[in-house]
Amino acid sequence: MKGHVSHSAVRRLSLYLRRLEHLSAGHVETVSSSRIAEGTEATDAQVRKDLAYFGQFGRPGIGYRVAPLIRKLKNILGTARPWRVVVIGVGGLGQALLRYKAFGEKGFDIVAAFDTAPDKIGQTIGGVKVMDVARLPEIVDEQEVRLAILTVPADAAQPAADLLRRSGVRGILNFAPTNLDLPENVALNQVDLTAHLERLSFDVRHPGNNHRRNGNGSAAERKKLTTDPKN
Amino acid sequence: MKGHVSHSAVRRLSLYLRRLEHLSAGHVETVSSSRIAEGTEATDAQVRKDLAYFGQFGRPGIGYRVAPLIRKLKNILGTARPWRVVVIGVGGLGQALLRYKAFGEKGFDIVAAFDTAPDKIGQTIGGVKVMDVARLPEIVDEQEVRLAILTVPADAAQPAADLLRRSGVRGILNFAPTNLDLPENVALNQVDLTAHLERLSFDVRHPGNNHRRNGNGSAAERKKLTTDPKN
DNA sequence: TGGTGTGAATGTCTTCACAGCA
DNA sequence: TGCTGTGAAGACATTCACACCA
Repeated sequence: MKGHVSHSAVRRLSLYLRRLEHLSAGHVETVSSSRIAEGTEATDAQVRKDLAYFGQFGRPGIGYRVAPLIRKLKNILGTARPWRVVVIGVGGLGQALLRYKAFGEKGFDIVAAFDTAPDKIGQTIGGVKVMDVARLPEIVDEQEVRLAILTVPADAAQPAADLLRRSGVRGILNFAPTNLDLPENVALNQVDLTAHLERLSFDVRHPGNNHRRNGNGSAAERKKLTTDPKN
Repeated sequence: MKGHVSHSAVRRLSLYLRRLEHLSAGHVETVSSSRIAEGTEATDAQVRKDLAYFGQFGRPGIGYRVAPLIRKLKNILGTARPWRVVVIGVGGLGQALLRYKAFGEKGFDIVAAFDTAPDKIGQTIGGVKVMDVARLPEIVDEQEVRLAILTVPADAAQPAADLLRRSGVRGILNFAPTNLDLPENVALNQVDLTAHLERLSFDVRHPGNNHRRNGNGSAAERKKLTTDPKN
């Protein structure tokens, strides 16, 4: 790994991993870059570039061995060993995420949830205990929690983030529609659901602006995408 | 509007809008580009470029008038008039989104939800009726629904998407971790929660790779961000 | 022949810097 | 003086095309 990985390159790695796991389930042993690219927004060249950036995983004339590449991608993404994760804010969204099975399978174990509402504290949702937020530092410390999912209302987000940082959490996935102010040593990833809907709205209203690479297997798809007559 | 709007530029417009609404609530009448940029990942120049792309909204020496700019941004994003939206799949995530208040405030009215499970059909969640998915075409047609939120399991996503398209839906926000195959005239926006966690994991493991622009108001923040010694 | 890894070319986005208006 | 709008420069990302390996 040399210089610097682009933001979107990392997202593509996740997609490659998902694709490879799918292929692996179909007992495929070896794949080419173009086979990985299928069902992904990427091109074959891009797959090769992204992978080659982290090492030489492929063999010319053969392709990539699926199982080792899956392991390598997990190492790169940091999910080869499971993370312990907490959820702060057990409203609708928080509860949904507590029940969301896919996290565990992908290497993210939710070990506890926190809220301030007395009627929520003490409940068990999706197999996870809801505790008073006062106990957060203790739990984070004891269980070596390093990631947090923040699903509190917007005005509670910054204080919650501060508490998480002080407790030793190293990364926060924030669903509150607020910009958090955090030191550089705490990673932050923002998920703004209304912004996603707004983008969808925009795309529906501006059809010429579509960038979608096609998702199915058909090889030769080279339609013109840059459109929009001026004015 | 001339050529083409970048993917991330649209996301920034959402952030500007959020920021402007925040300022508007504080009875601010006029703002400069750098004031909009505060609490955003953007620079002042980028704010100006993004806005100027859609027209001349600002006045030199003065700045932008908040209220008209909010209206203009809503027009651009397409949320000046509310959209009617349906939710397909009333599992944990679907239920959470049905209860999520912010959608309505942002111009997205959820008018119905659909599922196949008999025990869910007939319920009312967050004020929204859950119906049999068989009634989807009828409801979409009657209520002129144009957007859909897809929160079904991965293997049910493609059939559901096909049904939505046939029913006349023009945009789909997909939470299932699958690539959907849709014609170009249906907009698609993918939200992959595990991919977001994977990126967070990556960022925690590769601290030098951080791109975050800072979120607070302090003006002079020009730290070195491009790091990583080679090899 | 089939496929990787990679420099070079191209394309896209962001930042700079400044003319010009209030 | 304060601030926008914008060409030009620069940084960054993607695609091309081909040497080379199995």
